[in-house]
Amino acid sequence: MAKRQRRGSQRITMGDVARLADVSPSTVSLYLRRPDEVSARRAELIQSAIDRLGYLPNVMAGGLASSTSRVIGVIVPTITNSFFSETLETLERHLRDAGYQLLIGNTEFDATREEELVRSILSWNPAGLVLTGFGHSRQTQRLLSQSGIPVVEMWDYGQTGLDMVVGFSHHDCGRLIAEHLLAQERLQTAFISTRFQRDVRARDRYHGFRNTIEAAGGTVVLRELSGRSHAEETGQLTNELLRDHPDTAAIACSNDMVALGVMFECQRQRLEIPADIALAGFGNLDFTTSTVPPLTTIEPPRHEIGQRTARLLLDSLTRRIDDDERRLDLGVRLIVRQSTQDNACALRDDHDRMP
Amino acid sequence: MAKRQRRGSQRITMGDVARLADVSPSTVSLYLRRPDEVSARRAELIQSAIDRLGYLPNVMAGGLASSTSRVIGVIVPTITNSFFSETLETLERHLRDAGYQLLIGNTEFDATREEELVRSILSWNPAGLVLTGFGHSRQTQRLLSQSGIPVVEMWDYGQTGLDMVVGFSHHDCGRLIAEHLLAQERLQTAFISTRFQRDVRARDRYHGFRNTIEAAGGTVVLRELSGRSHAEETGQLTNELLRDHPDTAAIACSNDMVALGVMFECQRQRLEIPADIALAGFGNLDFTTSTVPPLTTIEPPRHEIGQRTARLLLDSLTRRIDDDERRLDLGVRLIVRQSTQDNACALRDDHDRMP
DNA sequence: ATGAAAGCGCTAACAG
DNA sequence: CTGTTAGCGCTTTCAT
Repeated sequence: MAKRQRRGSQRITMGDVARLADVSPSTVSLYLRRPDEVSARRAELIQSAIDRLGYLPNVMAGGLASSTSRVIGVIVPTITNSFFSETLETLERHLRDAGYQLLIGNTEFDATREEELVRSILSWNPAGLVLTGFGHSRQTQRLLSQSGIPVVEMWDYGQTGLDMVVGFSHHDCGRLIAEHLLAQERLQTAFISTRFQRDVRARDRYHGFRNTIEAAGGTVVLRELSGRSHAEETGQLTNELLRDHPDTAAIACSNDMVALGVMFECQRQRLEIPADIALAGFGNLDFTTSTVPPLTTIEPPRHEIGQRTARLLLDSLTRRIDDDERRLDLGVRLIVRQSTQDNACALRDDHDRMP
Repeated sequence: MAKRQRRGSQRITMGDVARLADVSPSTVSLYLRRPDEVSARRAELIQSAIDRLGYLPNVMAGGLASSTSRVIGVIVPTITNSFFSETLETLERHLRDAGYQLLIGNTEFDATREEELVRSILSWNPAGLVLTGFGHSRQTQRLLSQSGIPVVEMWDYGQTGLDMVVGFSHHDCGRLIAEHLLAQERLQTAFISTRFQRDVRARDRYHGFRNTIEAAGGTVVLRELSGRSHAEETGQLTNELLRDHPDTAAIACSNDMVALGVMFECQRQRLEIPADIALAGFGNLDFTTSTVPPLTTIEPPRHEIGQRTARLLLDSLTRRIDDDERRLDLGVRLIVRQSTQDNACALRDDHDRMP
């Protein structure tokens, strides 16, 4: 019987701890999982052995033996976007507190890539999975339903989900902005969007916006940025837009970064906001309070999404979730600032919570 | 012998695949790891069995058996910061291509939290670990050296690392900005910083800046933002600064977001940039090209850090790394735009690569 | 409260 | 190239 080749620094195992504490390995295991079912004397012995040896449990072995890993997969389009990264951070904090480790994947807005990610995450035997939005491949849906683990789709609301849904309606976001602009009789509008082809949610906001404006007899000119929010392109597009449609009374943007670019371009062109043109964004990013003028925008519940997703997932691991708990519309706030309304100072904290 | 309780959807194992393909489990295992060492006929049989059953390998079992997981831990202060999240994305792409899964943790700039993370990541038996910067607890250092796995400290350069280092000198960043301002005889300066207490790297940039300015006989007023880049506070601090030090000829900021806030405050106060005051940031965020005026800043090699870290880590998994490869200074570029120099248009692409 | 024993699903010698 | 055989380090009955 050839001895298996050992690698450099021999790892300390539970058996080593057991030997030093003079108990059986299973007692150590019990101590680690349910400390109060072990006598105080042995508990102390075991703990000091652990400390002396610097023992770290082997998650792989534990996961294999129990066939339940304390892992939760999370798939977002990109972590490079503060919306998702803030949700991730909150989600992580809540799940970590419950002893779960996050496995994060980014799809780059690609359903095929998402499918790969789902596969590779399922290989980890996760306790649950969090996806962004509803756009999954057939195969992904099958994988997920076969796996039998709880799944939350977050950051959107409206369609029938696979299992559980925590988000808000992007269509409503567009509608809210539109209604606000219409209230000021701004009928000739434009919508400038990033990643229009790939980002369904940006597209939904646009549709909500357009439908509302057009229903009131207004017009909407769409302009799409080719890549990610590339600042220079934003300026150029704005420039062309204003040249081709000089009567534009308001510009809505798919997010605040785009709006920032538009704002600077207006400044270059000596256009007064909101006197000459109104401007609105999406996201309520930190800087929007301090632009000149402050930017009207929509606050998505990024942290609440993380928190509620964590809670729902954890709940579903311990009890049955009723059908009416499975879908959560967190709503959004319209934050009116001076970029759309000259006397908006007093209204800075005004908001509109969705039903 | 009581049968173990089986959970709901019985998982498909390698044994199931083997049975269906009428081969032994180890042949399946071999096929999965080194397909060309299996005969074409069986390979086909196995693959079709895998497809029919929808088999997904169990990473935990594989990792336990081989005692080498294809996991790499990455610890950053926060994923909510585009610097780190962009590095993460690049790092992830490169490591994923090599078959590794990232385990991401965020310290919230807290060394104690970092230690916890290192522990919990080591429990996964990772193939390697990536940390941000040099500020680790003694205990963290011990854990790491005991573990014997390759470690890269990224996003900083200068101190002696634990194992490998990929980054750049933040002190140099401050120096570069300072030298640029001094060249225009701006001697009365200020530095506005976020998270000054927690973020060593922001502090290093400040020190590099101050040392250089003072060595040339100038002055530096420091202002610290209490929390994260909170836009309103930035405006207020700037306001106070300009009131208390009306002779300030230049403001350097710990990052571009802070500079943006300062820029808007200057605009409110009708101060001309750069005529009345020069302004510089750090990060070369997308929007800096399109502000009015465009912002002078420093481009940190965020993607290169990810790419080189990945490569170094992968290399160190397959071969011995020489001492002179263990430390990589990627340098930074100073990007001069009009916020510090009126005729900067032509110089837009000028840069200064560090030695 | 504790320990013995039997796996979890896979990999890695080794023999054929 | 393929199959046999031992584990990897832990959890989980079950008996004591």
